[in-house]
Amino acid sequence: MRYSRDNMAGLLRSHDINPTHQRIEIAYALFSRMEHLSADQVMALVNVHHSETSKATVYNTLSLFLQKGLIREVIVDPNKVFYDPNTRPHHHLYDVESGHLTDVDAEDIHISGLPPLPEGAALEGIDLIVRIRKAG
Amino acid sequence: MRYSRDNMAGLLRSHDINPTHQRIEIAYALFSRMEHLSADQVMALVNVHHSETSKATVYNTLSLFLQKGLIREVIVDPNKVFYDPNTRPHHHLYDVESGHLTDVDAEDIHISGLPPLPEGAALEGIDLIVRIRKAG
DNA sequence: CTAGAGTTTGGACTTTGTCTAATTCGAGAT
DNA sequence: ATCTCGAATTAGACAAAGTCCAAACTCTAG
Repeated sequence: MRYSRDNMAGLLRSHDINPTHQRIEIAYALFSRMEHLSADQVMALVNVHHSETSKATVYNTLSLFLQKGLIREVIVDPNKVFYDPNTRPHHHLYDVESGHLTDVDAEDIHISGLPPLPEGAALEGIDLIVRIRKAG
Repeated sequence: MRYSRDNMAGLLRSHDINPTHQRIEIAYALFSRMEHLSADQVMALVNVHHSETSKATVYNTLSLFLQKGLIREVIVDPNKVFYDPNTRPHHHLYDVESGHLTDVDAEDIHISGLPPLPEGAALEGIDLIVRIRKAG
């Protein structure tokens, strides 16, 4: 499935999101690249030509997408959150030196021996992060 | 093994850290509690009586401890880093609502099917975070 | 006691993200 | 085509976490 700006309105609607210009641009920035982007990076991409979308809107929109399950949040770097347009179950490979983040499909990975959850707790998700650096 | 302020100097020295007053206090805050603390929390604990240790020193010292392998960094919350005096292999259970962080021993957990590391990469560590919330 | 390396400090600064009140937008009614 | 009104967007002030730096302090060896 390829993503164009034209797809975006439908994608947003299918997630119960009113497709405005700004939201389409932000969705397009993420889905056309299929990369992990920080809020800053999204901001920059959306405003390449002239300033078109405000910081507040970028943050609002990313939170909205997150809440509606359109994207995921990846917390690996102490000073910025990445947003991930891939919502299929997967894990992450993080290069601590370059900051580069790669998906690892969850299909072949199996995790056993997890303890039972505490009484009254619901599982929100399992994040597996493999941190690497250049060998030396 | 119980930790007292008196232990701390030896512990620091054994990690090649010059034991100053501030460093002993900070180490003691972490090791006497054996809890995950943010820089802010360490700051508050160390300065309960009157202000004794500056923000810069707390950050410097935590970075130094980290670099010397005395403590670990836990990145689960988008807006603060936790420092973990437990350096044995273990994973984390994170309550996204309360912010409470619990250790899960790595012994019984087995992860299989990890892909081979990219050419020239060295494994830095594997972080497994089980995110939970109150059921409902 | 003195020198010098190593440590600590306050405070200015940066970055990421939040908040709010005012404005603008746009879909549907007319 | 225009009007209306709730939803969306905006600028900019604010907050929190963390970094940086030059000056001051401390400790130990001589």
